[in-house]
Amino acid sequence: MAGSVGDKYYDVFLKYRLWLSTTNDKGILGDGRFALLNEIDITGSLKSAAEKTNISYRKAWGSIKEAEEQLGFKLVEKQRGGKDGGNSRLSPEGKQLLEAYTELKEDFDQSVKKITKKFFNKINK
Amino acid sequence: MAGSVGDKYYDVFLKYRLWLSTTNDKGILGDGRFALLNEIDITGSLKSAAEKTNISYRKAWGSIKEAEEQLGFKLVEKQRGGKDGGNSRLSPEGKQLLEAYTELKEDFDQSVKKITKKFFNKINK
DNA sequence: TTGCAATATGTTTTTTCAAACATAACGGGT
DNA sequence: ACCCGTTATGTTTGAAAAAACATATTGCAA
Repeated sequence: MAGSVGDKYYDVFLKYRLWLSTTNDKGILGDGRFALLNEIDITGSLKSAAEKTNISYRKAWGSIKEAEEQLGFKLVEKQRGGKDGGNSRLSPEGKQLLEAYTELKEDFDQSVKKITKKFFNKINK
Repeated sequence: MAGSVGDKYYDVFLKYRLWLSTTNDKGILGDGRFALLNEIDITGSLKSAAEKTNISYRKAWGSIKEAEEQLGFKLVEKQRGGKDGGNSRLSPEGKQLLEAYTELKEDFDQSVKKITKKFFNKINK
């Protein structure tokens, strides 16, 4: 989206980030973990989810672990060994959190869209 | 703010950041530069503004410069030398951008407040 | 009982980004 | 001509985050 200030013209976008955080400012769920949980839900595998979201398995695993430690409950139920080597799926709480966050994001996007419109109308004289 | 997912209880906050960015993803104006510009407007000095916002002069100066390079116009008109050593004040465009962003922030905060309320109502069943 | 694929973790290296440090230039006032 | 406070900028150091690397463990199935 483009805008102008006075007679000066430029290309700018309104961007935002949103995330859930603990009292002590440790991130719980933002875009990164959201994508990860989402893919786990779809693929049933932490490894696949990591690949899909373009992060290393090591990072994905650590990321989930961190969040769980902060929350005090499991987001993902994982099993290792077995015919497929193992698998991962969202815990009920993980699933609910994912869903709640999904809606939250939608609400946010909608609001931002409105505000953006208003903002650029204003800025463009 | 507290919430629960299923029967699991935890303390979480909804956090967010908002900023203006160019097409190539270079930040133009977020909370940091906003505070800086604001203080420049008040104090008439980049040095004072840096102190007030708790960043080094070096950083403040570089931050303004970066934004200006991206935008292609000056946000701050600066003079050096003279009886007071020099001074800085917002350009007309800088002033207008500051004002527009102020309103933007207000709108955004308002929306977030509503969304937050809804979110935590939902999460707490 | 061996192989396989995925989960589980510790360790090391690289990258990135911020903070600190150092120094120059400017121009009015004394 | 020099002093002072502020703007202007290059350089170096340090710390934190991310990526890369290395290995172990598990349990089904052949």
